[in-house]
Formats: sequence, C-alpha cells, structure tokens
Amino acid sequence: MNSKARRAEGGGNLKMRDIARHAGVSPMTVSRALREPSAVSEKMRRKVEAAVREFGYVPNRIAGSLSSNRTNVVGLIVPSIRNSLYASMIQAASDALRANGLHLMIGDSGHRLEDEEALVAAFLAQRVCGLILHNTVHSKRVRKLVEASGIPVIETGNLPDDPLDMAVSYSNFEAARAMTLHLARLGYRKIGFVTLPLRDNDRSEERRRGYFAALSELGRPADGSLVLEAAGGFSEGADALVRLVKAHPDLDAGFFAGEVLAVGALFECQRRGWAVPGRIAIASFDDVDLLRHAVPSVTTLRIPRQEIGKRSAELLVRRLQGAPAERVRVDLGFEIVQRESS
Amino acid sequence: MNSKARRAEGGGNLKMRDIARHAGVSPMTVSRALREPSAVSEKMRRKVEAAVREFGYVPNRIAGSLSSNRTNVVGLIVPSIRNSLYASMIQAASDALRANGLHLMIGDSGHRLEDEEALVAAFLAQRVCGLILHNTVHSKRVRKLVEASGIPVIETGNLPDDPLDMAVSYSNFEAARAMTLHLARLGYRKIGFVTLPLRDNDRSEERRRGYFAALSELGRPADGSLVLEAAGGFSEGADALVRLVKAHPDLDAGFFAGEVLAVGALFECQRRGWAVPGRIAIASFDDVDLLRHAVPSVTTLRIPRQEIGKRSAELLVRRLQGAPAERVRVDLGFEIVQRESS
DNA sequence: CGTTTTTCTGGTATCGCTACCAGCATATGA
DNA sequence: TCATATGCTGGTAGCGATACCAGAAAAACG
Repeated sequence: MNSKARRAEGGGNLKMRDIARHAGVSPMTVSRALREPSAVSEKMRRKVEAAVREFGYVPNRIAGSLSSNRTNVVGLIVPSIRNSLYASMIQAASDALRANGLHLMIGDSGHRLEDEEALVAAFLAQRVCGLILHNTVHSKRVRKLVEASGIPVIETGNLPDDPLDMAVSYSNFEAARAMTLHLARLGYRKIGFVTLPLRDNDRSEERRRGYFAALSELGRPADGSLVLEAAGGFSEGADALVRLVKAHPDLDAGFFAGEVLAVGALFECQRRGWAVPGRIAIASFDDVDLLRHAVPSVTTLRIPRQEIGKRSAELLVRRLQGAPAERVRVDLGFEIVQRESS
Repeated sequence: MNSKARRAEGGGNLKMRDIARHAGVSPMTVSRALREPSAVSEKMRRKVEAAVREFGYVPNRIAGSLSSNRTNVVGLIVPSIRNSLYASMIQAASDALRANGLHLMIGDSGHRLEDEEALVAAFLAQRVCGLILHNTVHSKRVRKLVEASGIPVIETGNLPDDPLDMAVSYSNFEAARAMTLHLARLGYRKIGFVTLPLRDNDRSEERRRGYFAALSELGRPADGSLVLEAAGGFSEGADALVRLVKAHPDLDAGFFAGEVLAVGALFECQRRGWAVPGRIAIASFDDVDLLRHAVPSVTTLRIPRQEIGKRSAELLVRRLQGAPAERVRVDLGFEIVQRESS
C-alpha cells in the first residue's frame, strides 16, 4: 500500500469544514471550539468534540498560522547538538515551551557563523515566533534579519555587550576569573589553562580573558605558554596536560575550559600515576554528573544550564503574551564547586 | 522600541508581490526564481535576486507550505533530549536532513507513551513531512494517526515486530545476548545484569531478554536476583553493583545496560579498591568516548548511533523524493568492543 | 518567411484556516 | 413594554505563497 493510498483512506486530510458539516455547525464554530472552548456553548462544543474524535481530525496549523499570522514554533540554534552541555538547557527550554503549547525547532551551527546565518534565515522563513541563540557573536546579516523580523530573541552562552534583544546567561569571564583566583587561594602557584577552540567563539575568548585577568590581579606574569588550545575530546585534554607539564615541570594545577578535557586529563593522571591533587590539581568548567562521581571528584564551576533554558523560554513566552519589548539581561551567575581534585 | 515598531521599519514582512513590483516582474517569476532558478531567464533571475537582496526579503514558508501542500520539517521524538546517547543520532540526522533542505522539530516523550501521543498529534498538526520515532511501542492512537497521515515514518531504537513503516536500528536482544555470551567465553561464571527502567521501554525489555537467552544457551540458571533495575545515573550504577556483590559474593562480572551505569560502577570499584577486571569485570552498552578513555577502558557494545541517524534521514528523504512506500527494515548491527575492563 | 516547437512569463484560483463583523437569540434594565 | 447589553453563531474576505494553464516571446526548422 503506497503513501497516497493510505492517505486516501485515513482521516489525515480532513478539513475543518468536513468536521463542521458532520457536526452540523459552521467551520467557525469548529475553529473556536478547538482553540477557545469557552467561547462556544456547551452543546456546540460537545458536537464538535464528538466529530473530531470520530474522524480523528488533526487541524492544519500551517493554514492556521498563515491565517492568524502566528506560529507556535521557537527556533533554537546551538553550536553543536552533540555536546551534552547544551542538552540540559535544551531539555529545560523544551519543557517550559511545551507547557505553553510551543515547539522547538533545533539547528546546529557547528560553531560557524555562516551556518548560523543560514539557519536564522531558514527559521525566519518558517516564521518561528521566537529565537534562542546560544551565541552572542553574529554576522551583520543575522543582526539585520533578526531586527527586521521583530520577533523576540534570546541570546545565551555569554553576556553580550550589545544584545540583539534579551540575554540570559552567566559571565564566562567572571567564572574563569573566579576559578583561577580560587585555585590561587588554595595555594597553587603555577596554574595552566586549557581552552576550547577560540575561533568565532566568544565564550572561549571570555574564559581566557578571565584567566589572564585573575593572574594579573594576583600579580603573576601572563605567561602565554601556560595556555593551550585544545579541541574538546578526552585525548585532547590528556595531551594538553602532558604538554603543559613537560613545558612547566613545576605546574601544580590545570584549569580546563570543558569537562571532557578535564576528565581526559584526570584519566591521564591515573594512567601515569600522578596523584590528583598531590602532584597536580584539576579544575573544570560546568557541573556535569561525571565530575561529581569521578575518582577523585573534580572541582568545577556550576553553570545553571537548566535554569538558563527555563528562563529563556519563560521570557520568550511572556513576550509572546504581550509583555513590552524591553532589553532584558539576566545574569544567572555561577558557583564554584570545590571537590577532591584540588 | 517595541516589537511592532521594529517590524514596521524592517523588511521582515515584505511579501513576494512587493519584491515583484520592485523587480518589475510578476510574483510568479519571483517564486520561480527563488525555488527553481533554472526555470527562469538569466535576466529575470538577476532582477529578482537584486530586489531580494536589497530589501532583505525572507519568503514565507508557511504560505508556501499551505499552497504547495508540502513542508520541509521532520519531526523527531526521543525519550529524553538530555540523554547524550541520542545526541549523536540527532546530530547525524540533522546534518543529513539539512543537506536536503529539511529541518528538525524535536520533542521529548520522557519515556511516556501519552507524551509521545501528544507530540505526534502536535507534529502532524504542523504537517511535518516525516517522523522519526525513537521507540517502537506506541499507543493505538499514535498508530492510527500516523497511518492516516500517510507520511513516511522511521522507527528506531529497536527492531519492531510490527513496524509502522520503516525501521532503522539494531537488535537490543541480540546485542545483550552477544555480550553475555562474550563474557562467558572470557571465563566469567557469574554475570550480573543491571537494566534501565523497563516500563514502557521495549529496548530495556529486549536487552534483558537477550541476557536471559544467553544464560539459557549456556545452560546456566536464570536467576532473577542477578538482575537489577536502576534509573540511569552514576550513583545508581554504583549502588546496583554493590547490591549485586552483596547478594552474590561470587559475582565476577557486571553487565550494565547503559554507559552511565557502567562508569558509575567502575568509579565505585576504584573507591573500594576492587580491581577491574581482577575482582570484577565490567561491560557496558553503547560506545561513548568516556568508555574508551576511562581507566581501565571499558568493554562495551558499539551501536552505530550516527549511522542510524544518517540512514533514517536518508530513507525519509528518498521517500519524500518519490521512492515507493515499501516497508524497509534496516538492521545496522552492533559490535563487541573488548577492552581492559573484562 | 511562415510554421512548429520550445522557452519563458503572468493571471487566476486555490490551499485550510482565522479575523472581523453582522445578526440573531436570550438576558437585563428602565 | 421597549431598549440596551450580552452571548453565540455564521458569512465573508483575506493570510502569502504555489499549481495550473494560457499565451507571448524566442528559437528552430523546412
């Protein structure tokens, strides 16, 4: 049985007026009964509901959206779907949106501004009713498109200097600075920093700036050879640590800009028999379960990813419900989680 | 500046006929120039492109979809967005779809059939052009809705007995069975099994069946107390292992139905000083990076998650391009990855 | 050069729903 | 009692694109 045949037999392409006819009411009444039941009398509502159930009618939101000039889809663009970091943020956003009848369309920019641009254009073509961008650096065209669209936009992942609209995040700069100072306070004298790729990535840049700012506050020299850039894998973390230690035998702490890097380094220490934190302390970014349960458990920065997703969704929803379009900048902060590894 | 004011100034709500007027052509020519440039003369195309660029025109796909009765959105429902397992599958699907101009709408069923049902209905209302369901057990209404819709559907996560349409997966039963036999072949005599929650989850059920099938083939008794059900966290894995060992002091191997459980158990062994695999061997499901880099590295089953996402997307695309609607059942298999932990 | 074919362009009629307004009933008040 | 308010329902006119067909322009042919 091919697709056309199946469609013909099913209720898959019934229209509102078919339901209306079967229920003995007008299409408008069906429309209202489905969207705003309170605007319709008990009797009518029952007739409509019965017909809808009987035929398995599924309204056509494409038509509805065109007609009402509203959609219930929010676009979300993250640098990488694969990165589990974003997962808890996405889930929280998804939940909060769904509670308000909104759905999520997800795109993956692969950390490339051109891809972000293409996605924004595609999402605007789909007439998403809002956007969440996990990125605060955008191409000129993205800024223009988004502004022209007039839809509410959330930027997250960092606190932007020049927000498009609303921002919900924490400060990467302050977080990295705080952790570096924390390690110094614990007595570590030579702290290496392993950053994720810096290209087109404001979060990475900010973290590195924070690290250097802390060193400068501590009156320590800003030694560029203490900073290594690494792609985000376990081996890259392990490798970076080994290279840092080789270049600086007196290195006593490593601060990693991502949890995979940190755990990769930790595993490498286990392999080499370097005591953590005896020989070298390890600190990480982001509080994922893995870091809490690793042996030793890893000192890290707790970023409220879930809260970010939730608040982003809530702000969008409020705006869609008519809240005035004012620049909002929510700093959800961070927290240092001191554990065994430092 | 509020949202309405911004909209008014931008090109956000230009229509095709505005572009047509400015380009000095008919709306139909604009439509064609954008969708099928080869069907339009060089001169016209240039005029249209210039006008589109000048005004930053973004076509309205809602209108286009209604008119053409086609959308470019695929719905994807996973049990949990947060679970990073699905991430690589989602990413691969997303990439393959985008290469064909399709976008992904993602929903999260929370392992609940009722939520899956609500999402399927919502996605069908959005008139998605295809569905990918990471689940092969569905409510009656889902089956009816999907069949009536006539759109192509991929089921994945397991090989269904009675597929809705197409299936792309591997066999959980065979995988679990193979690993259990593998452990036995390595000489382990008492193998415990820690399963993820079984409720409404065909994958978990199948894995447990596979484990028991292997034991029976080996002529070993099916001891229910060797099987523990655990939610999927590091502590749950640790806890399950400890309980198993307490109940069966002669347990020499633990097979965990998820990588988080397995690593949680591994960490617990480190904490207690139990040699792995000396005191107890550990095996896991799914080949995530963590398992390869853990110390010791963990024996596991490699499930081709990425390939599953890619193939699913490709099958959908082919069907959308007019391939005949035949039941397709792709078994992408699995692979045992023997590592240090066993 | 006329005729046939091919290539391109534009008008018209939807697509399925909702906004808006008109109209009828019933309720409320003077 | 009539007048006004209120509650519900239905008709009509789009929303902004595309499908389809007709016709004009250009190309190809004998």
